[in-house]
Order: sequence, then structure tokens, then C-alpha cells
Amino acid sequence: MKEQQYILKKPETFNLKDIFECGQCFRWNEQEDGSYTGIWKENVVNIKKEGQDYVFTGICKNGNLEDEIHTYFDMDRNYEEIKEKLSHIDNYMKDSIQYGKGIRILNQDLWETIISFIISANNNIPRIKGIIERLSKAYGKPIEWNGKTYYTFPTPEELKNVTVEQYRALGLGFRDIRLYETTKMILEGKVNLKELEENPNTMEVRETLLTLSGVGPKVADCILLFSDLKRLEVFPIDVWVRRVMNDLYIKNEDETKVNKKQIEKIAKEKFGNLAGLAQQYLFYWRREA
DNA sequence: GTCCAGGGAATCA
DNA sequence: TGATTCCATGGA
Repeated sequence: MKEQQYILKKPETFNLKDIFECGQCFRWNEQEDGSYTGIWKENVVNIKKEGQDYVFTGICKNGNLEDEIHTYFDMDRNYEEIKEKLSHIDNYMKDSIQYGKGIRILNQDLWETIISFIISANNNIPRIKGIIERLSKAYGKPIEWNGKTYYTFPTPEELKNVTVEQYRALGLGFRDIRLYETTKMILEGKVNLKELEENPNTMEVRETLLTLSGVGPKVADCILLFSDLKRLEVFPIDVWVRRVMNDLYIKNEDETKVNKKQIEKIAKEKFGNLAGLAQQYLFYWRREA
């Protein structure tokens, strides 16, 4: 495969750290020079900031690099407009957006996002990344680039004969059976990912996702928000979001006892159909700062 | 040794 | 419906 290069000139909303460290993805890693290298589909790419431009260098198996980047980085969406709207809600939103102003929500592969967020349950980001890396190395396809070997995220077919014990050996812990069962359900057609992609009804898609093993409300919402399903109105609630929502708007003495429905209600009232974006700014802001 | 992590499922009231 | 408890693993 031939190396390609693409230069993104002076993007308004685009910051490598904000995009890759805000918790939406697990396969991008910072390099010694401050650039980031990652893999999606069968693309291996390094992104380096040069002045106000971003230089993308890498290999792209199908199609051309520019199109792949355009889709993956959600370049058709006007984030300036979204941030402007959310900033007017209150000063908390204004501060959190200022902190994560370079965030873009990636259009990640649905299957990969489902498995990645099943793995994320009661887990921490460094370990999630490690598990996904080992899973890809064990069952994905190798891609050589720039003297290193990268591995694609394994397809359902590539995980077809993997046993629960083999998952456990990768360090998946109690999530081994969930991965096994969900892969089986998708291979058997009990859940059809193509149909999900084509269904505009978010609540219907959510209900279907919830039938998958290891997918509860929070994981389903992350899938809806971070995959190419791209439903910006959902509001995933994890320990960090519950924490920040309680600190800002609810002020309960014991944050662990805050009712989830109360959080959802406030999120819908304040953020409306942009709740997912608001959630992401708040999550990143609270977790990093 | 203890606590915690981008929670979910099983169980019980 | 709502609350409790258990579930591996690794780092702080």
C-alpha cells in the first residue's frame, strides 16, 4: 500500500488532544513529538500539527485518505455553531466548552464501538486501551507502516471461534462472556447492524442495542453517540458525569445516591437535542481538570 | 490492604 | 420500578 498525505488547513474546531483524550476512542496514541498515531477501519494514520495546519500521513486501503478523514472526523458538522448555542446555556457550559473547544465527535465503526464500550464497563481508560490492543493483535489483520505493525479491529467473523477462555486470557475479566454472547448474537443475525444504521428512530435503535449482552443504558448511549449512528441527543451517564452534574446542578450530599432520571431530566431541559455534546464537554472538563 | 474505574445482570422487595 | 450485590483486573 502506498503512503498518502493530506493537509487540513487551519480548521476552526480541531485539537488532537481534545479529540483523542476526551474518552470517545481508544486506539489513538500520542507520539514523542506530540503527534498522534491511530488506526480505524484499515487506515493507519499519523497526525501532526504544523503551525495552524494538520498534516495527516498514512496508509489507506480503500478509497482515498481525504474522504476517509472527512467522514471519520465528522467534518460536515458545524461545531462552531453547536458550541455557540451551548455556551449561552450557562457559565458552566461556557467554561467546559472553552476547556474542550477542539473536540470533534468521531464517526467510529458501529461494531467496534459496541465491543469497545462493552469492554469499558466498570473499567478505566488505560486498561480498556490495553485490552482492545491485545484483542486486535490476537485476532485482527496486521498492517505494516513506517517500520511498525498495526492491527485492525477484529470483525465479527474474525471472532467467530474465539472462546470465553481465550477472552479471559486477554485480561477481559468478567466481560469475557458478554463479548462472546454479543458477537454470537450479531453473527447469528439476532441483531442486524445494517438495519440499525438505517433506522432513524433513536429510541428503537437504543432498545435493540439494549438486547445485546453487556449493553446497558450507559453503554447503549455511548454507542449511539460515539459510533457513526451519531445521535447527539443521548446523554450517557457514568460516574464522572453523575459527579459533575451533581456538583453543578443538583448538589446532593451523596453523589452516588443521585437519581439517574433526575440527571436525564435536567440534561434534556438544559441541553435538548445537543445533550450528547454537552455531556462530552462536561465529562472531559471534569475528568481532566 | 483498600479503593476505584466511561456498568451490567441477577436477585429480591 | 428501585435498591443491592457481585463480577476480574490493574494501578494508585
